Amino acid sequence: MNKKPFYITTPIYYSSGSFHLGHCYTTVICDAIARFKRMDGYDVFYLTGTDEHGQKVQQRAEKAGVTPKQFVDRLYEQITALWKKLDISYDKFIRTTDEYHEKTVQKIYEKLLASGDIYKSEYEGLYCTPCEAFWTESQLKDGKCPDCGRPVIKQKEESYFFRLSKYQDRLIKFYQENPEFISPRSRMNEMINNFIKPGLKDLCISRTTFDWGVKLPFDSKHVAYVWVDALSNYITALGYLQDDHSKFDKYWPADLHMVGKEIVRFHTVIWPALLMALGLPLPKKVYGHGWLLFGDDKMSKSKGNVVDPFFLADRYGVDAIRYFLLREIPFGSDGAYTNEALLVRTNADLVNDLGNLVSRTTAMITQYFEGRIPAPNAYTELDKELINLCEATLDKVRKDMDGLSAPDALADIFKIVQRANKYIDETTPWTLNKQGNTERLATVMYVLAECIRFAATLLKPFITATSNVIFAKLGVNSPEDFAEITKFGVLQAGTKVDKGANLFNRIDVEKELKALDELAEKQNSDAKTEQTSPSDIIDINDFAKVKLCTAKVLSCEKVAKSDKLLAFKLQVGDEIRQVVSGIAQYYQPEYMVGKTVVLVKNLKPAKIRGVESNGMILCAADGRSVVFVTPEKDIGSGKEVR
RNA sequence: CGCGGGGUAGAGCAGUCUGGUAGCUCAUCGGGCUCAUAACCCGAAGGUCGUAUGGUUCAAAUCCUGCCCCCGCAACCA
Repeated sequence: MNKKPFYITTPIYYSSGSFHLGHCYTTVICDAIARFKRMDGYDVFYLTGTDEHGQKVQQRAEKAGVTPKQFVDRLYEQITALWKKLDISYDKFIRTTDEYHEKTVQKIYEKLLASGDIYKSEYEGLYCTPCEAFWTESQLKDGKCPDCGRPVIKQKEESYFFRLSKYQDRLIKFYQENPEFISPRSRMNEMINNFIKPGLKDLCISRTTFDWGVKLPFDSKHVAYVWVDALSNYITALGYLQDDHSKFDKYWPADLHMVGKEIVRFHTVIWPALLMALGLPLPKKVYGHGWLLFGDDKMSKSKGNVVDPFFLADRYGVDAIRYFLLREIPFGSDGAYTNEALLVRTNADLVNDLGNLVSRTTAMITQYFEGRIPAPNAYTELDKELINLCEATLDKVRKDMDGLSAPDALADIFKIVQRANKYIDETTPWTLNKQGNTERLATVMYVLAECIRFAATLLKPFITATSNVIFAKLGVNSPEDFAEITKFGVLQAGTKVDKGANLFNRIDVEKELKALDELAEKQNSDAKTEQTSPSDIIDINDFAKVKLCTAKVLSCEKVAKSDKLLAFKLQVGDEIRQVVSGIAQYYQPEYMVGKTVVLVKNLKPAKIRGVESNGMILCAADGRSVVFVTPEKDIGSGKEVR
């Protein structure tokens, strides 16, 4: 009844640019861990979010000609759409611009000021005036600003400091008493040798050079240092120092902060020190995973869209991506992403081993037993070998996941799949059929169906969608926990299986790689021609044919049985119109309600998925995300746009 | 001597802590099977384990030492 809590977090991702496969890597791993723990009987809280303050955001927003808030809102839409696409099961998404977070950060500053952990002093550093940025000695390039190459000057700035140095000894003691705190182990040496041993200096935790941040409650010229702001998310999200702190009471301290190796330092030095200052217990583990590297520069900006997660998920399926990220990268160290590795891995494991096993088994049950799972007869030694393997696998996988190694866990699960494929060769069901040995044939089919059930259950935290499809094929409900895979023999005889379509389709790797190359080239040349050759110019009369107007979203809901469609009821002046738009992957229906959009008014009505659509909502798209167009100020509905 | 990680079959990795027949996946070659998605199953070839023909040991990929190469980090930058 009383489930053990398990609190897991991803870093909150910095909203200064678009999100890539590396972000997906971290998030998918956490998702697999969270899902596994849920199925394994834990009360899981999985937190992710975005870090939306800071100078870089402010600069990027200016460049884009929008307010910082608009800028991060856009990225928020993008990242939540991405997580939806990748089947991420987070329990909460925190944005550092959320009001409750900002208020709590201010309370944290006040608390630290009151306890004497924050003091006012002067920060002296090398300052680049045009860039408005401080640099350290080692960051300089040839003694000049690494950004613009201009000379820097020594400058003093009034700042607030956190007494980090005070916590040095306590940190070392904590590391020694909790050797598991920094994982993998090698990162602990790195931290101690690089940062603790040379001595911790107090940390400057306020900025005056920009204002897109949390204002300090006791000095509004200053905004909070992004890292204090960002790290606090792990407790503000739970309700720390807020009216409802039940989640904080329940889930804190965190069981696992998953972070990239580049920010281990902040999570293992600054964060624990801050928590000590606040008098809070420290997280149990910070895991610094390696990076997903992009093979050669083929993969970089010039062919950016080829490694774009939206693109990959659309082209190969969500589970192929999830599986690859979880299976291929040795956890803890860096791994390389290449299209070829993804395709080869998908073919070898998902298509050939898993997909084919399900396909051949359901085909045989369909052919030999009219699609109904037969009742098994006496098990032979060979059968028992498979039964034992199935029943032993959960323990193995649990051990793998305790060590946070998804690759090992998946390898162990696939042993069932591989063993089952071999079992078919060993038992040759087609011969049993010819011989009319229905009794043995029934047992073999039953054992195979059970093996698939075990594998699909164990795979559910990793490739949820596929797992659910397998259960549908087997004619049973997808399980919510692991209770039913402790014992072999749960499937009921007579259950109707459905062979249906293949789980995964085989990819011709060579052809596909070629196609990707061509696509990338085309994209490149398209991008060029778009800018240079205005080939299809229209005159004002052509444009006048299109009647555009503003419209207010009264209601919005998903069109049944469709992935992409949203049905809108729009207020257009005095008129109410129904419009269908294919943006469900980018917007939640609730989000759209109350928004003002731009409508193509005189578009010929059409029926889409049986739903009538009278018009079209204007959106901007860049291939990876879609955003709707909206008036700069509220102007009411039904107003002409031209 | 700044710190850390890595260098094992054509590719990607495990094995190193706790020395004792060098293993996995993919690719290659040969065979089997026909239920299945040119798939599946079996077998084979392929490695001086970066280097010093260095030390310890009956025995070193594994422990110690020197050197070479690659990558990351080096505090107000996510």
